[in-house]
Amino acid sequence: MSDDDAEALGELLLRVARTQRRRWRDTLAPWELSPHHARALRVVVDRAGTRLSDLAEALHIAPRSATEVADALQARGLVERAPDPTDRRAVVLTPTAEGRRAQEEIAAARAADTRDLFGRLDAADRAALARILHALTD
Amino acid sequence: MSDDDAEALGELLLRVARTQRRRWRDTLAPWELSPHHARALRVVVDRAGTRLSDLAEALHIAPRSATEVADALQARGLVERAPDPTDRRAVVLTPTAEGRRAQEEIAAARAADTRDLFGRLDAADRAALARILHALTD
DNA sequence: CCTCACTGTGAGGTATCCTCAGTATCGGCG
DNA sequence: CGCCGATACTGAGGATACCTCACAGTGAGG
Repeated sequence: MSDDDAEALGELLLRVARTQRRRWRDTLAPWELSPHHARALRVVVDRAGTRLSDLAEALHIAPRSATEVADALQARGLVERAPDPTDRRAVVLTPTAEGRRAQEEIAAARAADTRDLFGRLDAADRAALARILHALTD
Repeated sequence: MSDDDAEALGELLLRVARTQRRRWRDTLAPWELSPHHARALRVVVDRAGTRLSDLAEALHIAPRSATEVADALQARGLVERAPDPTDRRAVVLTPTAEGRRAQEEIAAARAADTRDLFGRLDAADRAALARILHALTD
């Protein structure tokens, strides 16, 4: 294998990933959410009663930053803060009805978009892609 | 194709791309350059005499932001500013000897890393991956 | 030579992250 | 029980990396 081959593959992979992220941002546009906030909303909806510290861990950010993410989602009326009944130091996040609805719509939109993108490939190529990418994960 | 299949493929692709970017950052660590600054250095070395406006275009950032990138590279002694002899409004960037050396070393390190990553695949898989990814580019 | 376009940069704003310090609370141990 | 180190969140303030807007200097066509 030449270095050029590897370089081309690397650039191609990053390019497709960039395309995918751009499409994801475009998909999110109607809700005016950043990918990060959308991910946070998903975490909160998936396991209601998430602590701020759990959110920080799930998003791989510092606890202090989870406070800000929660502030943003709360300001948009998507989640609510409530004291944790089992630990008065802690704050738990629960999705509002609107937050839950937004999360459902977003998930559906994303599934449709992803399906649209990968639908260009036939079943054999999809299987090959999955196998090859799997070999590249650390 | 089920939505689940597409979703899994999408996540897998993003995951491998994330791995690649992490490796790239790690590769750059000895030079204490961010990926963005490394890319800027590469632009300046590749075509010496780059204007700030050219740099902005190459990096897809606003002209004002190119000023800051140039400031950073200049502060590290990797590039120099000089007035454009053909247009007194413009400023051209030229790499210093150190900048040129850094760029060469970085390119070699990156090539080695990319080769290492994709070397896990045999020639047939590399060809298949290239073909499939190409089909996914917009 | 006058005007309009273009180049780079200062001023100042936004979005996300961070660390550090402080307050309230928890939980174990003497 | 009462103390004390750990834990949960947040205010204060800083770094980074973008941005827009305004402006001074310069270029170039009518």
